[in-house]
Amino acid sequence: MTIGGRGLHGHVLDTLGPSITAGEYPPGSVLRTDELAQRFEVSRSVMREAVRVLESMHLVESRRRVGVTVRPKDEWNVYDPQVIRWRLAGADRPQQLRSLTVLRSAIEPVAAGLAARHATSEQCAALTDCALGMIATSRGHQLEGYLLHDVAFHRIILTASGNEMFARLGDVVAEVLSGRTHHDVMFEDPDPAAVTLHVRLAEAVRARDAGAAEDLTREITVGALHELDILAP
Amino acid sequence: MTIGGRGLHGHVLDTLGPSITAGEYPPGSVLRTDELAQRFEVSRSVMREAVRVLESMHLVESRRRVGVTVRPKDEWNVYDPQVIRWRLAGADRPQQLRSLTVLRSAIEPVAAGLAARHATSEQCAALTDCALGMIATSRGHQLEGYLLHDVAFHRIILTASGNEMFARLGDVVAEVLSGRTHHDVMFEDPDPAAVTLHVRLAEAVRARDAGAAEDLTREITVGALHELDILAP
DNA sequence: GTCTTGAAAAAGTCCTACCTTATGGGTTTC
DNA sequence: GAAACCCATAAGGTAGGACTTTTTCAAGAC
Repeated sequence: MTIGGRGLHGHVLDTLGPSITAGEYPPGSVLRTDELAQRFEVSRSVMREAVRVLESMHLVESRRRVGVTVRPKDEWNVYDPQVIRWRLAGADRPQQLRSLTVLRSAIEPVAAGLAARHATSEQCAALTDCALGMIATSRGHQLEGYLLHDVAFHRIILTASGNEMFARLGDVVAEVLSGRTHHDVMFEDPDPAAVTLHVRLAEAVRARDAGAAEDLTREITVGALHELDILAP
Repeated sequence: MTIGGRGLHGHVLDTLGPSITAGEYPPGSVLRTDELAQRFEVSRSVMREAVRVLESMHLVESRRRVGVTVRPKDEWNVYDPQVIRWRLAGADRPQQLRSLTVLRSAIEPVAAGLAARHATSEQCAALTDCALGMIATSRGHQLEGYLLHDVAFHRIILTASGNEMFARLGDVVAEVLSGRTHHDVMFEDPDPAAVTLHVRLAEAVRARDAGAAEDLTREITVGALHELDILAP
């Protein structure tokens, strides 16, 4: 996932970031840069760079005479891909997965509706390819291949929406889907109903039927909500 | 908005960040830390901190022997509040406003539906207060007061949804609404229809009518889309 | 007893100086 | 023409000292 090794300060972040997002340091905890520098065996300058990054993520606040204090969770930049990855990798994973899935259920239907209006013919073709790939890999424990096409499918929808902010959620969706296959239980072949929905969605987009695209995507995301027992009665 | 003065590196960011998000340096442009340090009259250490932050926002990439290269726009962390503010303050403002408004139109209806299920009685009361405040300030050029209640109203909806990621969009919505009042043209009193929708939405949430809350919010956001001539036929 | 004042301590902030390391690109070699 | 080799370059990292802000707390004033 993360390259991780973009400099020494990156290494520090890879350890310190997850610790904070995992709630290892309760809000208000105070860290001192020199102490951290010693602990991670880096110079103060490197430590300061790491703190600056954490600060820009609103995970911590650095104040004179006080130190580096950990901020309460509701002030974090929860849309930062790095923060999302850290949370998905740690104890906070279940909640992060739930909130992301709810986010998907809000975004993706609208994105699909827009995609039906704005998708290029190349994007329509690619979408169909992915759907066909999903069919081909939906049986016989080809989970990896299925995941690949599933991720690509949703990425195309988000990109084709023409909204830059939707497009940037592609990585997040990829992370969620891949987590479902790898991290969580998914022994059996994917639900045939889900495959069908994707195929019909590809058709709807190609047919420029925004309403159908939106509804079909809503069905897909409702399925995802149910997988996590998030009730939507 | 931004405090801006959290250290020298913050000052550098306040200048350099907007320059980049405004597209002043085309993607692939190369900057050198030493040169930047001279230009901003700061030490290399401070400059490196600033670069680290820009790097964590995926605005630039720093590589040895090459320099600090500006990344293409579609790799930026467009959900970073800082980046959003920079873009709203610069030449990119129109597009940023459009994509944010589309984002709102996806998120807020779902958030309102959830709020109708999860809002506490305090939140319901606060919502009603805001709606009443909006009525009271909807006539006689009390735009500032109206804005205050409007922002508070949407913040409560997003928070009451119970989804941390929705909640964190409160600042963004505030920025958009305040921009509409201040930056853009808004001479006249707000649309009475909008006020009515907010009042009915507060009632729907209080009545735990998720469907109505979602529909009403959809009407509100459709209005916002129309203000920006974003067609949704 | 409460309030003001001011000194001291703590921790971040910034700077300077110097050294290390990776790497892109040019040059040589086969 | 491809592969090996060099080297100038710009970032990466270290060390430490001087400065600033903010908190704390104690002494003195009212």
